Amino acid sequence: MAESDGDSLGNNIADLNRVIHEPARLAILTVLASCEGADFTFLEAATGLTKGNLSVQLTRLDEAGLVDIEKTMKKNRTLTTVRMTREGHYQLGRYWRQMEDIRNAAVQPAKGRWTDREA
Amino acid sequence: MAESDGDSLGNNIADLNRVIHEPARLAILTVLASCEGADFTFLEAATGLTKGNLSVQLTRLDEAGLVDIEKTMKKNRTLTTVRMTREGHYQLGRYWRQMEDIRNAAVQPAKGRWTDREA
DNA sequence: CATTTTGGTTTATACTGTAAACCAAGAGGC
DNA sequence: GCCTCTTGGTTTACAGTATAAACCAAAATG
Repeated sequence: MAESDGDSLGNNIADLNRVIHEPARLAILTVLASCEGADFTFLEAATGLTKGNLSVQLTRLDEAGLVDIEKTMKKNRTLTTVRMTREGHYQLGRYWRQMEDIRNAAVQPAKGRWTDREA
Repeated sequence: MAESDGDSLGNNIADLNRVIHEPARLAILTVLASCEGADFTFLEAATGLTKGNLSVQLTRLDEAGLVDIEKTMKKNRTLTTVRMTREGHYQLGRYWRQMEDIRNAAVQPAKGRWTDREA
């Protein structure tokens, strides 16, 4: 069942985590969700994002606490390794559950013309 | 099965219909998907959007060919009735299928640390 | 006839996604 | 040594966009 309170659809959709919802970031999280950790170059190839875009989105995900970014020095060269936080995993799960709810809301064949006015 | 070609994730995500993906519009389409037609006032209540926002998004959906907007005169007052087009239904279905693909891409337990560099 | 409500549309603002430009540091080539 | 190319990124400028506030016309209401 949905919830007992008011307009379920409006609430569900307003609650969607926009940080996750954005396709570029969703791509990053999607690859991150299935591996322990990935480095910048791998993410670049896996998501198809440009370096610039990837860089910005990673900082955004970091600020949101969804990923951890670790910068080590490999031969005087920065190696950026990213992995999802526990919170990240949780929020991603929540996101998909919300999306499923929204999708299901559309399937109910209430049919007929909905209006507030009298016919 | 996914597809035979290149980076499935990147492609899938780049192809996402942004007009549909935007939560405000997704809300509208979601209520529209389950009823024959809805008028402005009903949509306003069902989605929780402000009149202004709703108005703009409806025109956007109309321009994208996803909905049809019909303005009739009811006692010298405009009555805006919206219904999904066939294309709208098709695109919404496609959207959800793509989202499911993305979601599934995250579940595969490839595990381990992904990198392009040697250990 | 003044005011409020209804059913909207226009438009200003603030945000934000994206790529292009940039930068530093190795790695060859000669 | 010194030039050029590649690698691994970050900064920042720009265009696009979501959103609500302001507005408007018409009908209802007192």
